[in-house]
Amino acid sequence: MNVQFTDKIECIFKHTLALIKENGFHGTPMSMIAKNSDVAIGTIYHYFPSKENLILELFSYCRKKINAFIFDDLSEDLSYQEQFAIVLERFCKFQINNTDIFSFLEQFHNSPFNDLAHDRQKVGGCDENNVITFLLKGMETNNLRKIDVHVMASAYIGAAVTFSKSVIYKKIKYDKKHLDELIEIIWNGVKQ
Amino acid sequence: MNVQFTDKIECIFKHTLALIKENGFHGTPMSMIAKNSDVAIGTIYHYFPSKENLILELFSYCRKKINAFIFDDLSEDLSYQEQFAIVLERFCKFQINNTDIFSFLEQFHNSPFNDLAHDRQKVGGCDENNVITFLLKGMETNNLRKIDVHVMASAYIGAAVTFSKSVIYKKIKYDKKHLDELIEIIWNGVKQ
DNA sequence: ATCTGTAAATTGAACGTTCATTCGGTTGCA
DNA sequence: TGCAACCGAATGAACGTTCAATTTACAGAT
Repeated sequence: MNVQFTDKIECIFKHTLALIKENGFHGTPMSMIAKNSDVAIGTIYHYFPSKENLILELFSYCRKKINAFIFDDLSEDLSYQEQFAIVLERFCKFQINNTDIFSFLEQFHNSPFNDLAHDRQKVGGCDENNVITFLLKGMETNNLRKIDVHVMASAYIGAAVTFSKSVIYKKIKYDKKHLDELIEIIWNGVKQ
Repeated sequence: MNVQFTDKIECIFKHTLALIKENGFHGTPMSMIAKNSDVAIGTIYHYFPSKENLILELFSYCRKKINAFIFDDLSEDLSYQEQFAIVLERFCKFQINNTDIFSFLEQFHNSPFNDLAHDRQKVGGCDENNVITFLLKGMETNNLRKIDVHVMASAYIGAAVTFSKSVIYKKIKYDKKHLDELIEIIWNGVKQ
């Protein structure tokens, strides 16, 4: 269950995400995951020793996805301010286009499961280290004010998470104008 | 189960919050709530028709608490900027000093229960209307920039929620310096 | 003060359902 | 021939909910 996920396992992951978004952890029995994924219960237990383990592996899977989406191919040629905007935009875009993953991660963070995933720190579902490193780089290059980096990360990621939720719950329309407004608020707050 | 909560019901609420913070919704059986609250299971069912109803009433109870804490006695004599800072500070202070309520509200918002509480809108656990009204007042009095109020609310509340979590998870020490940094980031971002 | 009737509060054993997990058997492939 | 993938009925524990029985609270009558 490590490096490569087979199609079957990805299928189980996909359906588990959809079910958990709809019914929550406790409202999603293994039998239902099996039925929706078109496999037998025994097959799931062939790959995962328990439901808890399935959830933990799924968490790891989601985390890799979001981190890759946000930080892969982040062009170093762009100005820091442009990168700052792109990271925020990608964060929101990912959450809004992958509501089942977003919902799962939010549920996970606020559940006792979270204590079991002590391998890495995290903010708003994505690796804390990546964000912190990115913000520290901005401070070193005199693009960002030199304040506590965790405080800055709270404002940066917290705003993006809540913005995404507002879009998902239809309180905000997801368009360039609103996104630019959000980015401007945060950028004005943290720029050097 | 409407206006006034008896001591017994508050006792049940308190222990339910503590258990849910520790074990989550599904990890908290009614039998455990009864035992910790020193009442029989039947007594709980005398006051609440079901576990779901207990959760919903508890949610309403928590919401009243946090809203009263944040918006009661908010002096109109102070400048808008000072009120802006106080609301943010009270929000964080409440969450940090009531981690069981905070944890419960976060779990609630990201669970299927949330769909059942359609009575009012909410952001980060507190009534959305109060926050929106407060921010709109700031725009009318030319203290805040005139941008989409929901986008601004995302930045305002989202930053506070994530900041509080960072404090609770010991990534940030809760002191005046860090709080002032957070307030300054947001204020710089939204001030006129 | 004492008694009495009644409704509300409280109790917890028992019930029925749901669900995670097991395991003995089958299939497919190297 | 052997091993991994796959199957799903059976198991047993956990849990939400019920309800008949008991206690408490108290208003009105004596």
